Order: sequence, then structure tokens, then C-alpha cells
Amino acid sequence: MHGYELRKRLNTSLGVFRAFSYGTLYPCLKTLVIQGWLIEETAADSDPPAAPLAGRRAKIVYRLTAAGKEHFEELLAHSGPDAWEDEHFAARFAFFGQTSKDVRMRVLEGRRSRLEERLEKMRASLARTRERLDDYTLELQRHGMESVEREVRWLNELIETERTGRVERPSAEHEHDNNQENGGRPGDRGTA
Amino acid sequence: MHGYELRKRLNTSLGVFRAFSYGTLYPCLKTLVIQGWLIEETAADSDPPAAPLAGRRAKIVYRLTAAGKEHFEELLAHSGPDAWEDEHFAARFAFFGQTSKDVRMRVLEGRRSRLEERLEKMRASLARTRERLDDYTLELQRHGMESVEREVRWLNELIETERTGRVERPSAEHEHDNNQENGGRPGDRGTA
DNA sequence: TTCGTCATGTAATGGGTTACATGATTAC
DNA sequence: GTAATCATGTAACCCATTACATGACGAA
Repeated sequence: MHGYELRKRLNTSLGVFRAFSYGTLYPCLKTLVIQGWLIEETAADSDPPAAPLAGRRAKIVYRLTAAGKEHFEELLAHSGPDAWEDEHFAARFAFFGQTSKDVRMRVLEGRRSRLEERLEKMRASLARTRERLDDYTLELQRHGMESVEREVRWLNELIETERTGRVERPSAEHEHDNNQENGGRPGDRGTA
Repeated sequence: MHGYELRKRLNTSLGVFRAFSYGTLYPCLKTLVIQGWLIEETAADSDPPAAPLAGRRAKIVYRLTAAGKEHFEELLAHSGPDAWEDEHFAARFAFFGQTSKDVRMRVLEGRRSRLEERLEKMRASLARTRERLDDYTLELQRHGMESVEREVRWLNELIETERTGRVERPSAEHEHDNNQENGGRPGDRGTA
């Protein structure tokens, strides 16, 4: 798709991502083209649904190259040391539909243990400072800890679901292809 | 206190804030000095608990000036247009102990309505895109929304507590002074 | 004697935003 | 005719991080 559309999607569809500004997005797309992961298709038009002639500024439609797709899949699979941090994790999770089960398990479990570490620290510091802080600060910490605990529970559910190989919510039950090497069970598109 | 100590506190005590690096902290303190909100006290030492002579590198202890305190209180009270965003709110909340009840109410209610706006948007976009996304993306959105809903409930509790003028948790019940113009009810220090 | 922690600081870099420029098209 | 939205892009800036430099002290 083209830049503008991409940004809108990031804005609305995925609530978790903050939308990047154009000042970030367009230069970024350009570098991806230079690196060979994307190609620009200065698509005059391909399917005009009730075409009102040319129109507007020429859209630049970006498409993944073969190399780009390969690289992307590599990125999803190979989890670096900070793959468990908030934003990294959310990004990975958003593309779970394109990964295999074992990758998903690794990421989910990694995230969980990361959060458990964090909980440890929070509990420790809370115990240490308990008496020396005012009620509001304490309340803030308490709420923060509960948020983390809640995410751990969420992860537990997801891991369990993943393990038993089941769809987690009612949701749509259409059929679709694409998805490498995992018999297309849990994460397939719900697209018609 | 001095820079190093300040940073440690931000690291451990307040779990919510990410700790700033020294590269941020020290220059920042310097500018605050220049602006007149802080003064450096190249404190040789004031209370050596079992003083082992001079020792180490000279600590630079920072202290609020009168102007600084005034400025700070102004910042807490006068909420700008983005005072309801995540980090701004957390920062404000952390200093609730130093504010008056009506400021607290304004901030809490502002935050809540901000979150409710956000919920609206999320609900709308979720309804719009429901069928076009895979289960994982949907699950991510769902979890995000529930997080926001949870924070709204939290705020409701806090507002209610604030309104009826009560301490929200068991906590310590010591007495202390300092706190301007609000009869020292809910947010006072729990310090011994 | 070496390592960890205390303590302060600087320079290079990174990753993002804001504000602006451009211009056509659609909706009121 | 005027505003909002579509659509792409650039330049200036901001805020924070990383990596480094310096050095003394205490503990293993």
C-alpha cells in the first residue's frame, strides 16, 4: 500500500502502536527501498472501482520484494536480546499471524519471564521503601504492579491456548491459505 | 540531594518512571541551576554519620530555591493541554502529595475523560475493522482496550476516594505537617 | 589487585517530532 | 469559496541514550 494509507492503518486499526509521523514514515520507506526490501510502484492505477480519471497526487505503492519478505521473516523469528521489551513485543505480537508456533511460544514465554523479573524488582523496591513514601506514590506503584501482574495472566492464557492449539475467542471461522509450516491452525486470517 | 542519588531513587523507588541516564540528568540539573530554580551546594559535608573524613568526589547537592519552588508548584497546578497524556499524568500523580484537592480532582477527571475519548476511538476502529484482521491482532486490540478500561475504573475509585476525603488503603497513619491549604487529609506523607 | 560502586560529566548519535511546502480533490 | 482530506515530502529541532573519560573508595 502507499504511505498515507499505511499511516492511517497504524493510527486506527492497531490501537497499540503509536502512529508515526510522516516525517518518520516517508524517509523510512525510502531507506527500505534503497536497501532492497521494498519496491516503489508508481501505480498510475490498477483497479479503479469507478475510476474518475487520473486524479490527485500520484500514489506511490510499496510492495515487498522477495528479499524483503525473507528479511522480514528472519526479523520475526530471530529474537534479539531486547525483543521482550514493551514496544518490541507488541510489534512482534502484531505479526504472530505470519509466524510459526514455536516462534510464538518463544516470544510469549520470553516476554513473560521478562515481566516476572520486573515484578521481582518492583516487589523488592516496594518492600524497601514502603514507609518512606506518601500514599499517592504508593498507590501509583501498586497500580503499576497490578498492571504487570495482569499482563502476566494474559500471557499465561495465550501460552495455554497456544499449547493446546486452539482459537482463543469466538471470532470468525473462515478459511485461508498462506502461513508457513504450521498447518494453519490458530493464527490464520479471519479474512473473507 | 545530589544527582547520583536522585537517579537511583528514580530507578528503584518509583517503578513507573523510567530512570533517566546521567547524560540526561546532569545537563538538565545544570540548566535548572542556570534558570535559577536550583542552587548547587558543593556540600563538603553536613551530617557525617560516622564521618570517615572528606572522601570520594565532591558531591554536588542541589536545593530548590524559593523561585524554584514557586515555579514547581505552578507547574503542578496549571495543567497544559497535554497534561492528561500517559507520562505527564504519571509525573503529576507522583507529586499529588504536594498539591491541593481541587488540583488533584482536575487532573484525575481530565485524565479520565482523555481515556474515555481514547476508548471511543478504539471501539469505533475495532467495530470498523473487526472482520479484516487476524485473531492475534484482534486479541492485541482487545487487551489494549481492557487495559484502558481498567485504568478508568482505577481513576473512578481515586476520584471517589478524593471526593469523600478518605485514605484509600490501610497504610500508615502517622501525622505530619507541610501541605498547603488542604487541611492535610488524604495525601499526606506517611513518613515517621 | 581487581572489581564493583560512588560520583560527575561530555560528545556522538539516534530516533523521533513539529512545522512547513505543495497541490489536487471532495464536501459543505 | 472555503474547509477538510488526500498525498508526499523536507528541514529544523528535541530529547534522550550510549559510550566514553575521570577518579576515588571499599571489598573480595
